[in-house]
Amino acid sequence: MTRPAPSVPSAAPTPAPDPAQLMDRLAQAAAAYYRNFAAVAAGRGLTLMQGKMLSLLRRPMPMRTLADLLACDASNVTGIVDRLEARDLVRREADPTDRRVKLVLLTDAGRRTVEEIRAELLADLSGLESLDEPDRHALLRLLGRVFPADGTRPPR
Amino acid sequence: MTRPAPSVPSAAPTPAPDPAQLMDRLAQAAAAYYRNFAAVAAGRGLTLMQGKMLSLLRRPMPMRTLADLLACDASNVTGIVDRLEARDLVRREADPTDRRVKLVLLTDAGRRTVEEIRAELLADLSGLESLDEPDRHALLRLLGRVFPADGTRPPR
DNA sequence: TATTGTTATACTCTATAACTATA
DNA sequence: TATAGTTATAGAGTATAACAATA
Repeated sequence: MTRPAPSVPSAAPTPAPDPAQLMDRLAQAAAAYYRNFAAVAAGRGLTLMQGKMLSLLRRPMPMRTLADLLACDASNVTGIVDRLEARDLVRREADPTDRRVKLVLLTDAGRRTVEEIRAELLADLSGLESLDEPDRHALLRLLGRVFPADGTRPPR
Repeated sequence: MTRPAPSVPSAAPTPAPDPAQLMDRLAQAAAAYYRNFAAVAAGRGLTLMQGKMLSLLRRPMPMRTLADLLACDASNVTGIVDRLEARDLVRREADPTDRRVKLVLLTDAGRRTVEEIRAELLADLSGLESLDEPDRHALLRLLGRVFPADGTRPPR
């Protein structure tokens, strides 16, 4: 992949990316992702955390698991679920196998909201659809290298 | 860049990533980045927003600019700067060219803190250093595709 | 004894609205 | 008139500590 000599003095003459630069770009990307997410959630009167929690509830989950996934203290989950429950987006249900735990699950309205949020997010990430197959695989592979899959959850 | 055929039956037979899957992976990566960042900041008694603001201050900035970069209302910046100033990590300074604006700048202690945070973050992102040159360029390019550079700041 | 969820508390972040001092 | 920064306010997120119910 030889490149023609730039006819115009190029602003970025092959940046030679070092880890620090890459980290800055990751920070920028992560910020952009959440700015986007927060805006979409706000469009439905939801906070970032409320939107995150809804998006996590693909299946019923103990509150404790939600605390782990949201990386916050268990005591916070009570309030967040309270507010979502007051808006009829989630419900609490007893766990038959362990009477200490309460399962949180989406209501029909909650499921609809999650679908709308996901669709809107996807529309905003139009750059994703423009990637060809090799680029999609490359992105998936590189993200896996930088953020190993099990790094998502602390061991507890 | 041809790849050798896998000699072992691969556990994931080429997932054929669609945009929705990619978005989920991006969400996971962004969450991992901020969990990391928040933990490093917390190790120094700083909140996520305080750490973000410090990291933004590579040069003195008007509070208004900080509000834009942090994607929050200008009224919030007052409090965040107040708390950082109380800990002698930043200072407020008058802008000679416009007496309405106050420039926020790092103190020496603030600069040290930023350097420590960046070093610790880089150490945690060891996956970045393990990338070879082509992979680094690919990651930079793909992030640019998905999150266009000027998407960082609203036009104002 | 350990774990789950809740409550009380204090602090931080957040947007809105109203204010001042500049421009 | 418009903009930069502040203040007051109310709501939401946050960790800590203590508690009841259950394992």
